[in-house]
Amino acid sequence: MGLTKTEFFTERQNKTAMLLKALGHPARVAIIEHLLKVKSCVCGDIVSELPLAQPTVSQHLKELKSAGIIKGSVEGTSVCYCLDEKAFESLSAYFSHALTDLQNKNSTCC
Amino acid sequence: MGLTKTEFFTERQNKTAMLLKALGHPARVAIIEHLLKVKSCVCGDIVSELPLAQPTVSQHLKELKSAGIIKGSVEGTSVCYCLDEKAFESLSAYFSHALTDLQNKNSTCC
DNA sequence: TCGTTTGATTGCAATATTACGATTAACGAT
DNA sequence: ATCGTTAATCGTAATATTGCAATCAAACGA
Repeated sequence: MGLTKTEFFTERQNKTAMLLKALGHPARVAIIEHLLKVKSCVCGDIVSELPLAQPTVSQHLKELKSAGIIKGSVEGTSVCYCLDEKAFESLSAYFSHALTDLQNKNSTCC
Repeated sequence: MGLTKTEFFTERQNKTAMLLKALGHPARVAIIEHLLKVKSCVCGDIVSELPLAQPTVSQHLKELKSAGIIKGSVEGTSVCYCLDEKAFESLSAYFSHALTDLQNKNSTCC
């Protein structure tokens, strides 16, 4: 079918999956790592950093933006993209909690 | 094309993307949240917890396993699945570092 | 105004994912 | 051996994603 049954899962589960899915592509990982590295938020020369054509990069940026991982602001003729701290707070907390939960239950199996 | 150009990215970026992509689906988020919640590692009744058919769940479990997020061990006629701590350590560290990097650079844009 | 630059959008082909019915494989019990 | 249970696999249909050439739109400078 190819159609994810989102209606059967909780709002939170769908939201979490959306964030993670948006980051689940090497090009998009490369984009956020680049945005983390540079001081100023480099705007559109992300394209020249990546081994992909401009429309492809634009599409990846759109997905990251619609997932709430990056923000973009227009600056004259170019666009400034930078990371949205809230998304990283949320993901950091999610995995941090998961890890401590996991460590606290010292399961004997597997 | 539908063909991800993994050869142009670093090993680490590809690996990170693989982990995140594996978690980028509400059913798989639900699976790991269930495995986090239960004390014993519940084995195969994950199927009855999810609103999906058995082959579908089996396929999701396979993806989680091949990404290194869960481990499975056969117990007679049933299979015991549980979370792989290493994956969560890695992801927790990844986002924790990203967040502190992000907070330390107090960018003024966006 | 006109050209240039920047970045989004469109349209399309190739491939991947999602979901499930049907089947199969492996095991334990009778 | 046969049966029931559990879970993987096969096959297939529907849909989504990836990537890019071509094009478009907006903003700037000459």
